[in-house]
Amino acid sequence: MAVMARHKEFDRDEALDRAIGVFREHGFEGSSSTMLVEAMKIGRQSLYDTFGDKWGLYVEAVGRYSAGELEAHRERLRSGPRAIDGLRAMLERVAAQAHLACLGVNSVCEFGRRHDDLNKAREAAEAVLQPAIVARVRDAQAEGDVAADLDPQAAAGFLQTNLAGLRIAARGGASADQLKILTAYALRALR
Amino acid sequence: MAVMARHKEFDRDEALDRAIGVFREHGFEGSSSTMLVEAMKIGRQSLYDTFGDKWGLYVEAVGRYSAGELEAHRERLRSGPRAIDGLRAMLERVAAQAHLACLGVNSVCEFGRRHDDLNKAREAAEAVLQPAIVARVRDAQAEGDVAADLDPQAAAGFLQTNLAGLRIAARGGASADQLKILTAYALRALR
DNA sequence: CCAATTCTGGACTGATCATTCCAGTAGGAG
DNA sequence: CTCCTACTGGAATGATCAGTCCAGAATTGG
Repeated sequence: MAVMARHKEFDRDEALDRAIGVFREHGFEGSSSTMLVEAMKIGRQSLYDTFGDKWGLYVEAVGRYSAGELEAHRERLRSGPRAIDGLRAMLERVAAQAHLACLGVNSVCEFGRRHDDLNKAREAAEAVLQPAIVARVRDAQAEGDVAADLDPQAAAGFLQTNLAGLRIAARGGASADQLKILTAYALRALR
Repeated sequence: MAVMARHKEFDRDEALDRAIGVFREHGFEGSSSTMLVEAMKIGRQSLYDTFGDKWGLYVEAVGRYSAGELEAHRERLRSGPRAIDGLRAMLERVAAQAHLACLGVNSVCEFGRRHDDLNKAREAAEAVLQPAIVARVRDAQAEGDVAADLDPQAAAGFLQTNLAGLRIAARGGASADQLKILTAYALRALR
């Protein structure tokens, strides 16, 4: 049996959350190891022991961030009473939070599709989110709130594009009121 | 009279265009002075003499890029025969070009609204584009192609948000077909 | 106690970065 | 021809960066 000795003192996920806070605001290239170490409140060596290197930390941060957003989206999608309310709730949550930069959008902007490991970190969440939205769109079609002739896949893609657009608009300085209006327009396309 | 001596040999705007090519793909932090000098095909000293420093070059690049996009948008907006065709042409041009990263969107992502000089470089174009779109939306309303009860300002903002969304979607890997569908959905919201 | 393990923080390394300096070339104006 | 200016390219400079090393402190199990 391995001798256990001292256990980990800092919470890995907590440290990761703090790293997310740095990366989402400054991007990968704009975040220095010193900024990260200070924000994460761990020693420099602990960072490298735990996450390998800065890129590994970034990929993990994007993965964790995406998973968190996925969960938040799914929770909102479940709201009712009607399916369209769930779709609206998803959009409106993003509008309400969009004063903080989105690490997903930022990582797409900064790296496009250049890095397979980064693509994977994003796509893991994407692969779950897209069908969840599609299902909700179908429900809304059955309830008569979304036009029956729309392709649910395409409609879901459109909504996701508008999530990204919302976030860029917010980072560019759009007001909360403007964001609210943008969500209404996005839903309007589905009538 | 000032003695003229040797005139400038490289074309400032041409060099700027080449710098735009680097910045749009790699962002500000991801572009090194050496990458820039090589792409711009000028000496290192010429870069600093002409643009001051890397940040100055970046701000000028964003300004020039924005002005170029503005002109391209305005040209498409003029297409006909109906105003809605102009709006569609604007969206479809962006969809067609979106395989190249957008320096405007990238600069918003990377810096938000942190730098006044950068904000100004973007807003100069924005201040012209928004009214141009609004005017075209009004025309389309008069022609019955856009719902009369929509606020033209809000509708124009929605279209611009969808331009940004389109670009993020493309950088994230969306196909030309998907982008085409997204433009149709954006216009659908205005019916 | 001891041995094993995980921290911390500071010092270090080598690379890369933006920026400046400089020596030299080239071309237009007088 | 002779200044003056515009360029080039390479060699500095000093800062910052990612990543490593190390010595010591802390905390567990045996």
